[in-house]
Amino acid sequence: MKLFNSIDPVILTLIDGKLHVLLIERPNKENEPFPNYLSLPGGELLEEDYDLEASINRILKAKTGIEVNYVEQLQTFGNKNRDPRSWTVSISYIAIINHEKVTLNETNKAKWVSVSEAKKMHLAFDHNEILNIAIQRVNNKVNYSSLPIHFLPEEFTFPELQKVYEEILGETLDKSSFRSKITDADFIEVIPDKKIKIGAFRPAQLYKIKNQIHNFDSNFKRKNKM
Amino acid sequence: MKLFNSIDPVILTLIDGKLHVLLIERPNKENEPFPNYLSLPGGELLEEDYDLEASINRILKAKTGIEVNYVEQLQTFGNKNRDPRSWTVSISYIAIINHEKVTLNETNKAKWVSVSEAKKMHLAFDHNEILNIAIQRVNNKVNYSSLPIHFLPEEFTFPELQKVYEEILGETLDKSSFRSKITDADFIEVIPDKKIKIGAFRPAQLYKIKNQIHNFDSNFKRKNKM
DNA sequence: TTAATAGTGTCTTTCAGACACTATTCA
DNA sequence: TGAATAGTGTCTGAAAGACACTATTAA
Repeated sequence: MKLFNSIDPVILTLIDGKLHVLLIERPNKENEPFPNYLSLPGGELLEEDYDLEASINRILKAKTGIEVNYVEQLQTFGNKNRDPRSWTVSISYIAIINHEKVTLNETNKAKWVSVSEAKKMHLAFDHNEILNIAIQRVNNKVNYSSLPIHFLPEEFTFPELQKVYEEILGETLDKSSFRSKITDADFIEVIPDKKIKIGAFRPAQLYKIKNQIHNFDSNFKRKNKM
Repeated sequence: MKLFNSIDPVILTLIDGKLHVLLIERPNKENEPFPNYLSLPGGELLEEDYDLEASINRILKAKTGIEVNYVEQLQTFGNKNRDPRSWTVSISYIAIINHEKVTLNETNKAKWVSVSEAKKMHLAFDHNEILNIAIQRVNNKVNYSSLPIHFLPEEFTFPELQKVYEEILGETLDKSSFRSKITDADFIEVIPDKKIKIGAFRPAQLYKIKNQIHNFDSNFKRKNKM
């Protein structure tokens, strides 16, 4: 059976410390299912794409206008019913982005929606399921990986990094053990002679990414305490 | 662009303590690429499948004749070149099976090949890449999850479980801390009044799976010791 | 000086690894 | 009894958490 494959990225960013997802409004046209529903900003495979990576990068560039900080394949969905027209396959991705860098495309009515709100909405197709699985994956990864750095700008301070972890984990962390854990993991490095001040207080040292991704040997959250 | 999606399961088992993968020999026909090469035993999506899960289950049943112990989606691959005929998409899965339960299909020349040997061969399409990624995932998961139980029969002993972990990790573990870590994780349970003897020694207690999958808060292998 | 935040040092607790010990079977 | 494997108890060292301490800025 030959069929269309769509590529559906879950594009995430942090706005005011809360996770947001990029959604677009579907057109109100004949033969288009889910008119006016919000949906993930999907795209299609093109003959000229070299591979899936090229496809997702092309689509992300079209939707956000810039290179994203981080992309990872999420999961492939497919069934008879997700699109009322036919069997379809959706290859979904997670992308993390700095929303300050993006100017949203007005023509397709793209907008940032907080994840907690988006979960309550009825999105087009099976996009609620895709979003839920994406958020699960992100929550998981925050627990044991350096994924959260990708929500930050290129230069950031230790307190900023810690805040991102705390916001996604939903709990506060001790700054002393946080620092030693991150420092040992060796995925960020000092930007020499550069400090930033936030407010009127002691300025913080700036850091930048050294290694793209690091997986810790143990979790931040210790789940099996009852 | 409409195209064919193949489903390519990496079917794994443990034979004599070593990981093996199920491969089939490709036909020597005109218009069939990679004649006589070994390949993963793939299948196609059918209109009548309810969803991808139904497709992979149907294909696994056809290839192995039995229900598998464990299935998980691996990754979706796709590019211009992986099949010389056209752009194709392959949705790959990892399946874990008890090879004793399987009678291999003679007509398509299916056979178990040890993973170390299979890696040295030139498999059809991009199946070397798929296999490598599957093995990476399994190696990773052994480090922090209960995945290895699925290589064992329904009833197994603690020493057997430990051996599976050790074989895949490639290092020995202390039985005392292994026991407490597994017991705390609470994914296996005692089969009351059932002991098994292996050889002429103290018989071991039999256990069975309690919860399908468990992720530990810390790894077995402590990688960041230098 | 104080307020506010950045960053460090130290004590305690927790957990994994090392390893010695006991238990149960068969010959 | 000894050989072989199953299973437990105890000590130790490393890492995480708690928390008090110092450092640096602006007003």
